[in-house]
Amino acid sequence: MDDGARKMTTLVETATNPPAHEVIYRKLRDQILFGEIAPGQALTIQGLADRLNAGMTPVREAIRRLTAEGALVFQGNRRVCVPQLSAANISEIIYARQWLESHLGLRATERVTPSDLAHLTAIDTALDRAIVAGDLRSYLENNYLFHAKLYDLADAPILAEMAERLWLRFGPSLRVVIGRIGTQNLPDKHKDMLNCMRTGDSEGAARAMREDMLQGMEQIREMLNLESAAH
Amino acid sequence: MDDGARKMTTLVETATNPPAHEVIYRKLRDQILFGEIAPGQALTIQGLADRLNAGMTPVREAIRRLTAEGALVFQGNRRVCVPQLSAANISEIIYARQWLESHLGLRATERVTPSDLAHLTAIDTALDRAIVAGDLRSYLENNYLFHAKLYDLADAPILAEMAERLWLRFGPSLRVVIGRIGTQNLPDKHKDMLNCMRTGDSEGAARAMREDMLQGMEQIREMLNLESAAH
DNA sequence: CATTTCGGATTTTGATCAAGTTTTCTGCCG
DNA sequence: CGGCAGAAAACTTGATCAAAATCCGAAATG
Repeated sequence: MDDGARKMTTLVETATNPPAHEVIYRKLRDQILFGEIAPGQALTIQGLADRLNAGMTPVREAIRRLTAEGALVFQGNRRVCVPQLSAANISEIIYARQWLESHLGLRATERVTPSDLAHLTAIDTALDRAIVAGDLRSYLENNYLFHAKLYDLADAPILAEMAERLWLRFGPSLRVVIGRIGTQNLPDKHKDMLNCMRTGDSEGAARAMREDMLQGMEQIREMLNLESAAH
Repeated sequence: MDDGARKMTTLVETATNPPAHEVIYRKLRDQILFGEIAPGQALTIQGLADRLNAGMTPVREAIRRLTAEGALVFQGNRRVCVPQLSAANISEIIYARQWLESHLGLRATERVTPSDLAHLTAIDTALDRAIVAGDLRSYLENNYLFHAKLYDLADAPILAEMAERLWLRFGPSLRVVIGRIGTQNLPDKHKDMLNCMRTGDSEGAARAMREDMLQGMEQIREMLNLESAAH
């Protein structure tokens, strides 16, 4: 009887479906990924529990996941913080992303459907709007979404996870970089990328991904050099 | 009051210095890495808490870390298990390890000290003893230790962490493979590796690492093919 | 006399446990 | 075959205990 109501999970109140530790994890992850938590800023479990209006057990579990992912590090004493990148770290990330991005881009191009292409194009359009509007947060989000969608299309879950994890490492620094130089004159190889995908040029797509990555990472590296020079 | 009973740190087991969740994490990690928990076998939080004589809060945290690392996966219902590798997964891991192992091997060779070389040689000797003795567990442990030590020497923490995480993925399968074909006629490029490191031939060391990895991974792939053929 | 350093007390934080609540699976009965 | 009831597991909260860090004052030294 009443077939329509099989599973009324939808309506207003049942936000209880995802467990609290999962919600907290996602919230913290986003805040780290998009640079809302400054690198080096000390965080305590209880402080986060208060700030997020949550018990401290779910916060503990979220912290365990994030430290396991390298998004947070223990700070010797009783605090965690998002790590600050060193020049050596940047080189490591560039080396890894060189292989990951190009391979994932190539595989994604081999598998992309017209529907996926429309989705990617929509993300890129939103990204352009964010640039002209100078909307930093929206730029960062859509830039991430573009790459994450590509990883997903590549149908290589282990490599995709490795690539996503690296975003957690340089994401915070990306925010600082873009925050300084503004959203204007940003490199954007996404148009090349999309063109290659439309024509099935998987080699070209791989090259575009690699170049897009390199430009972004080099900007981070330059900022780091300036900072260390400023002493 | 009752000063006499100040602090009996003595009792048999409680070296309470490392927190319980850390101890449990390491124990589970080792059991997974060396294949003592069969892939696919369902695990529950309470079941583990009973089995390890621990409260369930520390077990929860250990599980969060391990799932974040890909060593465990949610199994839809409320169970976790060690994931079973697919043929596609093997190819992904091979692709990633190809550039990770060679790069780390190269960097390790550039930085190795005589003391490190002695340590590596000792590990390899223990590994040989394990082979002739047919000691499966010891073989797996020393094989892992050899590579982990190399990662450490490479002084590239992010890449090393990526490489170590991959071990958690194929480690369980490695146990199954070696368990079947025995510890005899195992490939061992470690001798080549050590020779290259002694002479400072970093390119050769990188090549040896890559070949050692490839031989091991191909054995896993073959076993997987046989199993799927057996249907 | 000012400054620093050392030791102890206070306070904050983390770790673990036990109980209550909610969700989900399973087996049974219509 | 589908829904209902019981049970088991997970999730969350609050409390308790232990350990670390901070704070403060006194004493010593320049």
